Amino acid sequence: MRYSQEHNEETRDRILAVASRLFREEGIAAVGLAKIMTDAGLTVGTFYTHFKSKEALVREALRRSLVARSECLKHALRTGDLEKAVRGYLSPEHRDQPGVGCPTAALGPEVPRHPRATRQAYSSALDLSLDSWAEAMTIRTGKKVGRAEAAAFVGLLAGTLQIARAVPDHAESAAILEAGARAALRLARKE
Amino acid sequence: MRYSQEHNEETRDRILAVASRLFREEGIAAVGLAKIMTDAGLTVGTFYTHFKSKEALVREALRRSLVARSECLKHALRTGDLEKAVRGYLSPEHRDQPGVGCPTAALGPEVPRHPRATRQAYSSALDLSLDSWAEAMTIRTGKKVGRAEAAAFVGLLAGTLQIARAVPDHAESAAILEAGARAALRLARKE
DNA sequence: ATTATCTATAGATCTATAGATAATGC
DNA sequence: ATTATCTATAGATCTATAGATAATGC
Repeated sequence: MRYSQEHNEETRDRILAVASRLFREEGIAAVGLAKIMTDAGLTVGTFYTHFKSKEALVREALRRSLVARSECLKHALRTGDLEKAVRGYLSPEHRDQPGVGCPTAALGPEVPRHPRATRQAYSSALDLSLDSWAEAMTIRTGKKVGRAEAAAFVGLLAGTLQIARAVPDHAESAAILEAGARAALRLARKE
Repeated sequence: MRYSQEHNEETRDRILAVASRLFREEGIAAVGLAKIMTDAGLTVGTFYTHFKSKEALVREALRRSLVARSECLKHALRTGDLEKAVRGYLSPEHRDQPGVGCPTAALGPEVPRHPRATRQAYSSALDLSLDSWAEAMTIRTGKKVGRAEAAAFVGLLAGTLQIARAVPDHAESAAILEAGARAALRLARKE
């Protein structure tokens, strides 16, 4: 059947939204197209009308979730300060909601296993967040903070969140989040 | 056929060695038993003589690779100092050899998607490294450093390595490793 | 006339099991 | 007699494609 361009864009968008959530929840390799399409209210055969391949979907879903997170971060930094953003990142809520959380924390090790185009998309979309963190850190420390330094800062946040997610003991997990926040704020402190 | 107990232990050990490398290189979900068994010089049918399920293999392989890494870390701390251990962790060699590297950097986000027994095995084997880092940090800073604080430290190392692996640009990747090492050493400094 | 969707399917792969085989531990 | 290994296969799933259908954009 024929549909309006608007309908088609909405469908594509719905597939992307479902995929970006499922990938973060279950991992890219572990999620099949059938599950994504079913969750989007379609059958698997329709997938290739909207995307060239699963890899093309991965690339777009990564980009989409990274952009969304950078908007979220910008909002947190606009309405609060760096400490608030750090506490939000290393919160029990973020730990328990990987599907709408940071793509690096959910998929970090999977990215390098994908083709260069996917890594490129990841890297350039991550830069949006890195630049926001770098700016907030520059303001806070009074010294110019660059992208690489911001990447290490995000590395601390994402790596700590991963460990807090992996550790089964509740008290330990909470202590790790707290220690991560203290470490992050120490890195963002005036020397 | 019947084999000696020694032969059987060697076979099981070979399967574990192959699996712990492949899991780190390609991800747990992406590696099939057939590939593991072929690499170990066996056919897939033999797998279930040695392990109850793929999940049992995952649990053991995680434990094995975490123990090996903690031994590696202990050696680095015995023959050098914390700075040497940090530089080794955030080195181009470690970045380019995930198959023999840190399991947290290679598999961090996958662990929480596995059953509690697997997360338990991960957590208790990770403690070996956390205790070593905590001890080295205690000595260096002169203040008692606990496991949670060490977990945030490992989070910084693992998260930064993941980003350095994901970023396709060589110079950027190298700069991220360097920034990560500086940040780690700052966290391990006397206040 | 176009085309998004559906059903159906190809061909590969996944985890797990069954049954035959043959070498050797106890 | 035991049992590690092999071959074969079950049944589910994976990505991707083919062809029919039917609603509607241009």
